[in-house]
Amino acid sequence: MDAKEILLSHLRETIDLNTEQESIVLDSYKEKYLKKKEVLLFAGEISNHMQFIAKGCLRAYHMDEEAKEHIVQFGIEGWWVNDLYSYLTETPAKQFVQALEPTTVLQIHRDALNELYNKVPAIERFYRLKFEKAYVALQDRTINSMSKSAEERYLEFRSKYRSIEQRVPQYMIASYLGITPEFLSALRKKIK
Amino acid sequence: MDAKEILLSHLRETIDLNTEQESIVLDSYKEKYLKKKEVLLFAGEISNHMQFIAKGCLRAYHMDEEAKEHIVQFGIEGWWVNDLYSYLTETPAKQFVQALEPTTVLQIHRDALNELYNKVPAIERFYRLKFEKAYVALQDRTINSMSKSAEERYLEFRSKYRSIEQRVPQYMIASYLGITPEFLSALRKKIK
DNA sequence: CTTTAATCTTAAGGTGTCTTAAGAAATGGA
DNA sequence: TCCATTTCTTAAGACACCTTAAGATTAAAG
Repeated sequence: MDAKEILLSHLRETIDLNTEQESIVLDSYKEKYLKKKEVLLFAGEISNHMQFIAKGCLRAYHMDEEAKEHIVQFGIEGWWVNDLYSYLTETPAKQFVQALEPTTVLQIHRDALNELYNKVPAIERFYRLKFEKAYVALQDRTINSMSKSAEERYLEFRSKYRSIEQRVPQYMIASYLGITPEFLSALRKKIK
Repeated sequence: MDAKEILLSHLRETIDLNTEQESIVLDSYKEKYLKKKEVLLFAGEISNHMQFIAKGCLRAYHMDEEAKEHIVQFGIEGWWVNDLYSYLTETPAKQFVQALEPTTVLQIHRDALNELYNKVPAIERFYRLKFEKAYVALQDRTINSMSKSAEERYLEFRSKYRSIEQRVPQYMIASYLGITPEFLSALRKKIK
């Protein structure tokens, strides 16, 4: 299956499109190929595209004043990964987005998407639902990190995202959980 | 200004409505009055309404297994406060929503809102933009709590939400920041 | 007012997680 | 196959933040 077919079946999980709409929609997205470690978005740039992962794995991370990295989100096939803040407000991104594997993404420019909202209203609904889900997932994560210990968060991450756990290095999982790799290592030893 | 006029001018900040649409929209919302400490949504219930604060102050909080409260969000006039997870997925709420002052909210039921999306498409756009903003604010908060110390978070809260700081007790701010009231008290002493 | 409840402060001792530093193990490139 | 790089582990000391408990202040209620 090529990248656009993957996107199409992804869209079909949520909305209905007729043949004409499908071609309008697919024409609006462009494929982009990333090597491992290649950076798709740099902090400081304005994020101008929504991007769908057709194949591969990305991470979005924030770099604080002390140059420490904090992973905000992982993404694999079928996910949308971006610095939404930058995309939505058209201000410089606070996050980097980087490929952790050779990756294929489908991008749509903000302007093209806004046009598309008018041409194909179901797409506006699609993104409204995406934002709702993204919000809900993030809220869950925020509540979790407020009320749970690192050990609990790690166990939850493992059961929820086993496929991701197997694809990314452990120190990145630590970063996602908000702990140091050393401490995660100690936790794992204790758990076994 | 009565509650519905407040809502109307709130909507007008984002979308345009003609007179007919305005009346369709306003008819869909119902006023509700809350006494101080009254609970608008209990954890375990399904949240069926989007709710707009016309006057007053609410908090959304999560209660963990050890019955400790964690404030997820404050809301004052002009804000929307809810357990979006419950509302969107129609599953039992994880959060309580409670009035911290005598409060007037305008509620719209999920079914009525879904109808309204079809009758007045601008409303769908309005809520899409709301969700985008909500997401962005939450992400900001999540990144913040991952990469900043309690002291930094407190100073940021103070400069960002001074109006809220003056209206709610300090131990609730501690809860929002994810620290104990004792520790916040110590921080304040140190800062002065 | 007076009383009660709510909120804030202080202080001592404890715990979770971090920092630093070093080495071991795994992975990838030539 | 070997070297270089990346990733993971171990361990000791440090620090941010918590727990508990008590008392002081402030606000609410009769």
